[in-house]
Amino acid sequence: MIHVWRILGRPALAIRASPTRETAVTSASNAAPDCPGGAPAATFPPRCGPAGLRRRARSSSCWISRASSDRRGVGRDGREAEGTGLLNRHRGSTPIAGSNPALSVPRVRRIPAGPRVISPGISRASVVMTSASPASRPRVRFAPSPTGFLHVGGARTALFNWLYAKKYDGDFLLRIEDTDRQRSTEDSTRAIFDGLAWLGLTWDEEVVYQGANVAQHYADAHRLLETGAAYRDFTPPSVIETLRAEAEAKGEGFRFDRSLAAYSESELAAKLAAGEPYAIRFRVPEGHTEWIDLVHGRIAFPNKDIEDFVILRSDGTPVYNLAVVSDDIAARVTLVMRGDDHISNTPKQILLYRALGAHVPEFAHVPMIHGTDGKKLSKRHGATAVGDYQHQGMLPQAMLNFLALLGWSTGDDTEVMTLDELVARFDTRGLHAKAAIFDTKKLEWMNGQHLARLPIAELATLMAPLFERAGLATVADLTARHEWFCGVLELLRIRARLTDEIVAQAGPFFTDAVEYDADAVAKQWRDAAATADVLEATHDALAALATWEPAAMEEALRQLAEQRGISGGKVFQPLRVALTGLTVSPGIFDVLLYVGRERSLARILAAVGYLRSPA
RNA sequence: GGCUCCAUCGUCUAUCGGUUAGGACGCGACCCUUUCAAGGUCGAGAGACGGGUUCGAUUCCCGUUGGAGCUACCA
Repeated sequence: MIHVWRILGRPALAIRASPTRETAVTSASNAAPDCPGGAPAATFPPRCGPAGLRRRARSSSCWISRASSDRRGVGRDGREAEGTGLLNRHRGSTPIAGSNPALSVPRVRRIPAGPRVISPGISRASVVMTSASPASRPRVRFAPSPTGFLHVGGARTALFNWLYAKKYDGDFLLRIEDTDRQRSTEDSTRAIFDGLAWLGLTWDEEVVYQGANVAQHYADAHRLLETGAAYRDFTPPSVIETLRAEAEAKGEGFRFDRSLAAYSESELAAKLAAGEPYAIRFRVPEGHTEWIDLVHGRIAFPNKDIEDFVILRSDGTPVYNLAVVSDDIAARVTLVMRGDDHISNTPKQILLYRALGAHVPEFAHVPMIHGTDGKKLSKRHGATAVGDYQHQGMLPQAMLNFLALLGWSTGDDTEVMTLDELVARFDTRGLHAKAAIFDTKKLEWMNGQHLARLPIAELATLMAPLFERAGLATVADLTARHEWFCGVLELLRIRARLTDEIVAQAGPFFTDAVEYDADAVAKQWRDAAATADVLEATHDALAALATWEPAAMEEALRQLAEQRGISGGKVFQPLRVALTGLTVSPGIFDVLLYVGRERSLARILAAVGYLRSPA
């Protein structure tokens, strides 16, 4: 068994926080020579990511775009009430309203009216009653494997879990499933932390690294071996591969045949004595396995379709399904909310919970996010990492809002919501079963909405570093001119969907030398001499103003246009080019105001000079 | 292939069996207007198909079709 620990020797990212379990290592010979999770490597924040990135302190300002009628729950419940006896039992176990809301809320979404007959011949139907959770405080977790960046689908799963925890005053845990040594990287782990931190999805308790719990997984596997729930399989993987290939060649599905591992007492003793390596397989019982999914209602699998799966490899390392169950038991998770690509793992895991004598948590399988072609979202579809959107100028709250609405809805027409609103409105009954397509257009619209509604001071805090990075100003400078900066932001944010666009459009307010866009000149300054005259007159009119105020400016310039018998546009547009070099900008009087009197007048004069200079 | 999940405008969605099937994004038109946005008004745009159950199905049931996921000593 020495090789069991070899893999644990790698530099541990480990910050082990999961409560130690009382389960003893099966036998002395199995005991670990040293503690696998021992070496702390404080490379990563032990909890919650960079403190500076924490948010969530804001008061709950609610942005509701339409009247928010009360949720549709009542009616839905009525329909659900017509379910099966199974459902009624489920409902019957729901605590009376007024007790812990976390227990009274999760409820079955949709239940087929008649019981689905799964295996008519088998009577031993074991049903998982999901809502009988004894947990006084819900505990949910997000358990990504660090094999890439934080994917938007993962971020949404994390969000739903986080929302659930916040809503019902529970705990949101983070577990890094790093037992795949080949693919797990520290960079990926960091990317997950960074992504969650950016989104503000802070977690409770310390991060658990699955790799640090291997000893427990190992012990659990052996415990199952002792109780007879699992058995040793000495079949070499290569043999299985061959068998599988043969079956597939014949167009059949391969299923491990238990008789392959039926050894006589003496055979077993001999193999053990010879030190032959073996995997541990779970002995899937007869019957069928089902649960009431918070999203899908009842889901059932005939056990005959589940093969005796490996829970511990022949090198002593745990396989996913065991590791997850073992860890979720240790973390006392009450609700497992994850992507619906895990639906087919669930029966195996339920079987494991039972065999381990543990309480089975509730399950909620949220739909996947697809690309525009209807396939699982991947690199082919462009940006799929939350970091990509962060760098495109997306606001975290917009990202969160958008993600929340992919696969969940409030039940009314509410769309734009703050994080606090999201928490207040979140309900597992609003979760959908259908996969959603990631629509970046709507994401951008959503970002524009948040950009427009964010308290201006918050936006200023957020934007200042971006201006500094663009070389437009320093944060200190912007802080010193806070009022002015906020005014500029007010002008720009309404015409931007991305923070990057704000920066891109801010040039005229920060630079001293305006560059004239060729198209703008060609279009608005066609007649150089006449334009120069108008601009000169404009300059004089503005310079004569007693106060530098938009109303006065407008009055003066409209008067000028009237005197000259031209439209206002014929004055404003050339002026816009003189001030910004561009054909589009915020309202011209706002530009004048925020560029400032001196700079504005100077720019107009410069334009006159430019137009009159012999090109 | 097997198992499982899913199915309302192009997209995200509302609908307690009775609605002119509502809203949002996107698209088009118009209004506002000094440009661009934002905003406002209007418009085009959906119940996959076939059977049941019912006085009445988008809604409940079954099937078909289509799509997706899983099918490892990956996670």
